[in-house]
Amino acid sequence: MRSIARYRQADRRLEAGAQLFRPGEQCQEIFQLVEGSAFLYTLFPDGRRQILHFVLPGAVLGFHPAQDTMTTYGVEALTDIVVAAYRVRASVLYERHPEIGMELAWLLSRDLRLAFDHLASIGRLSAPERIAHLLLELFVRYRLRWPGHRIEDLHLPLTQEHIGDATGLTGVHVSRVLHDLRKRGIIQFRYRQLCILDPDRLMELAAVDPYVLQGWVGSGPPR
Amino acid sequence: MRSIARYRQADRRLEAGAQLFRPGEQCQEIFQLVEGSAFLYTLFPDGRRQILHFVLPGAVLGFHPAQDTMTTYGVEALTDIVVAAYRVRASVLYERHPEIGMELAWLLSRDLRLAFDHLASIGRLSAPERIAHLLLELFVRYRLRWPGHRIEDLHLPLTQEHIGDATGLTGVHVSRVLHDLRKRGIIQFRYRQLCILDPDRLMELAAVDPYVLQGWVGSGPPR
DNA sequence: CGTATTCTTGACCCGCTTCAACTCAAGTGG
DNA sequence: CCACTTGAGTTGAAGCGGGTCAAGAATACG
Repeated sequence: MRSIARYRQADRRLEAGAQLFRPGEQCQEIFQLVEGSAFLYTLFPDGRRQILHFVLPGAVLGFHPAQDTMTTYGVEALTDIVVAAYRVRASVLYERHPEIGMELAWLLSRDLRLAFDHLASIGRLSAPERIAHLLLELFVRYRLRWPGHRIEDLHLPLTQEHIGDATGLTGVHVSRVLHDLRKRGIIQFRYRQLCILDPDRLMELAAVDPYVLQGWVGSGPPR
Repeated sequence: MRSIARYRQADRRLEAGAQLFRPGEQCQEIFQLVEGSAFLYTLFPDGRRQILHFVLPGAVLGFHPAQDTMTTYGVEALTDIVVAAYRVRASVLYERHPEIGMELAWLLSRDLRLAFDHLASIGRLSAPERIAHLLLELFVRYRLRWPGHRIEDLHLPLTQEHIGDATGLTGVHVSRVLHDLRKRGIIQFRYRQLCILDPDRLMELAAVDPYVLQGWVGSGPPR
């Protein structure tokens, strides 16, 4: 994103829980997450929420070519975050900065793969399987970005409500399932601390092939 | 895609029901759908299937930068189709044909938006709502591509099994819900013929805002 | 400490699945 | 022209996974 540095404005800092933009909002900028993590979500008229995607540093947010400025989802900070903001319309990027097109395509392609995976999980797996799937995905992606001390322990800044909204379940049921998964010795998730007790059984439960896992890790675009 | 014409091979023709490629297969080419329609799907070890996305002419298939050749989903022809095939690896495109990057980003961005929409539908809507949502999406996209004679009638080459696999339901339940939707005077779907009886109530049921619908139609990349 | 979130647990209920039998249409071949 | 097949759709009965509602416990926070 070096060639478009001229459009870059002051970095923006947001506290955990704050909105970068809301669903349906006009949004004249393109963002890139620099620090912390966040999630994309949609709201339904009756207030129900679906979390679409968790984003880590490097992700591009707000690139909406077709209708240029209109967003159909919102972005909320999961931790305190820092985002770079570029005041430029997608159509201008298209016409005058084709050199970043491939980088965008690379990022979008990875997000699309994750979205398809998420979709299949929600559509066809049971509650325990979905939760296993999500936690495994997040474990792998977070661990890659922030290598920690102990191999199997990880701080995930999620409430059970988040897990429910991401998997299409209720927070109540997530609680029950997590309890059960701990009893079965597969994973433990307490107070935002995730511990993988039995990696093999977790992968089996989540119906995740090793090579799919490769895609989550996904080499970034060549520099 | 003009600048990469040198990689183009003979067009491929597939009959309805044939596989362009299967999940987990090596895939050395990048495709573009020329004629007909198809769908992306994943399979689980126990045989359950989730349809991820329906693709119409113009869609790029098999662009997998991260692991270059490995696919995590399959593509099956819904009707007889024609696809253009380019024998080139994603990494070569990245390095030597950056000029098509923006076009790819444009296409991927639209697919991602559709995937997010689909995700939210499966995660948070009831069976009737999901089916309404899917059929409305397909109606809008197909109609744009193949403007028909009567406004409210459309040939959709789907079985109820397809609808079930796309919405995360069983074929049996799709049958019941369709019966009910017809009785309520909202839509009719018999023998692959979709008829929208009450557009307003359909959009309300599917929880689709008009501007989201804009995104489905989505202007292609500027030429 | 006291208060606000988040999490836990129980009882009850309903939407969707499962299984299975049956209908219906469209081929196919004798 | 008619038996046989094959795939899609329909319908019913029974079961269960996960939702809902509500009360209470645990933890974080000021």
